[in-house]
Amino acid sequence: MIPQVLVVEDEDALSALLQYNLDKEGYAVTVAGDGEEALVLIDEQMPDLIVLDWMLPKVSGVEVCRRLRARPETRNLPIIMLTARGEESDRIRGLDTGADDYVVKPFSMSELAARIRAVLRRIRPGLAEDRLHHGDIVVDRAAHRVRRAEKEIHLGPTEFRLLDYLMQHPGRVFSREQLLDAVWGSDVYVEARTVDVHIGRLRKALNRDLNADPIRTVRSAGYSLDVAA
Amino acid sequence: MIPQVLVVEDEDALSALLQYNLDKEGYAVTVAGDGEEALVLIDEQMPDLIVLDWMLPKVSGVEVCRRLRARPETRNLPIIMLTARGEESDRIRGLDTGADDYVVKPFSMSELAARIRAVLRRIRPGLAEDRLHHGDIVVDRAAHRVRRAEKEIHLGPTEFRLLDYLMQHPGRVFSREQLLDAVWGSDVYVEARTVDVHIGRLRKALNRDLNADPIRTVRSAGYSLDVAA
DNA sequence: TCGCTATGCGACGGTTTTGTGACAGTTTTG
DNA sequence: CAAAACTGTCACAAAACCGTCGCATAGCGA
Repeated sequence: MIPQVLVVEDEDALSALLQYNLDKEGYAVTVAGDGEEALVLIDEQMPDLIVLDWMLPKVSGVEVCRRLRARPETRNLPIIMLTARGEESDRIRGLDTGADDYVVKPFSMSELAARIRAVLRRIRPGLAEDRLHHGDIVVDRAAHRVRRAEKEIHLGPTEFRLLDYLMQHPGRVFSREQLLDAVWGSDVYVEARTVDVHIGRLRKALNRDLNADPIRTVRSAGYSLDVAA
Repeated sequence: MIPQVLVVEDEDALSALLQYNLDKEGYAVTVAGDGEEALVLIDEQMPDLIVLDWMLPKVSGVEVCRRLRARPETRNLPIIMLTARGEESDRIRGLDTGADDYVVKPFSMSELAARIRAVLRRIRPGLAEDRLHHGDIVVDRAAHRVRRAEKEIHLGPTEFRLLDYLMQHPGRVFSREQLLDAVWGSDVYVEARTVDVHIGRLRKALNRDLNADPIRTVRSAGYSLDVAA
């Protein structure tokens, strides 16, 4: 699933630039020129993330932000605020009104893209696809199946969720605590070392007749799915 | 590297709360009870950010702030001021004296955390980034990987943290004591010469098949990452 | 150049972290 | 209801890493 991004910006040159670049980044981009239009489009399209200029005609960015936060169905909608340099103190109010992040103009596209990825990851992990690929591993969430190198692999429920989570952020290292939170749930209490055991079981299953281990141990930090795998 | 935060607050209950929560947010927290102590600790530890109460015994928050701004090596040190409601006009003076942001008591932890993240990002983009570049060295914090000249380099936990820290302030010279505080933690006691050994190990790893040493020894002062490298 | 101090570094014993088989209790399946 | 599958914890062994020492060497002022 391609993430829908709504760009709200009144400067035509900038919004065109944003549209072009975010499109290239793989997002489905819609543009609104003022706050009023934005609110309508949000209702119509329910985007996955909003890039919102601080200064806007008709309804200001803060006001849009506030209204969205006031409605339950948009309360968690990720918002990235664009502010001009010199609106420093306003920026604070921006965070208060509930923006998830902000970017100060002028900014580079890669910076904005990074922020967008970060926010999307944070707010909606695994928003995308119901099939995860990485290296020779395929996780089919819908069918609850895992294959490696064309061979079907059977995993227990916990190992499945564990792999699924690691596959959402390939290369990234997670501490045992993070994995417990994400895979077991932040409420249950289990020993941190239990993660080791399940990582071990996952490895055994994945490597049954291969000799390349896709899981990397990072001493005193945690585990990650090896990018190079 | 984990950002070092110095909390200066004379109310024990509050400082304990701050210490606990900021620690959980992933910061290395030190606490000072008054302005005098704060100034000493700042010299010793060179924190990445200071959370400074407005009202303090001995040397007031504003005074601390002013003094820090007067010294070149602390001029850009991010400061977040804590002010009580009713000190509204003081608050203005707080910004005048050079605080980067302020938070009005009572405040929520998440609010403070957001401010801290925001200020750190603004002042020291390097701290929040998950990738540090310098010369031909790349430290990827999320993946916990280090590369030099496109070649993967394996580092033990301590060497990793050490390099990470040096990469945050390229060119700057750190004494062994400063490195111990920043990399090992201000609580553990280890021999100063231990730093030498780890610097040595770091060098060996980084220079495995290069002949340019990116680490500079400054006789009777400490070590630094060579700016030119 | 001499003498002194600071640094480089190999070696080593001790500690911490991780891998893993075993096991007993629980849940799911048939 | 019994068998099968799965779970979390433990204990022990292997592996990785750590901090310190001691000696060789380099730097520097006189």
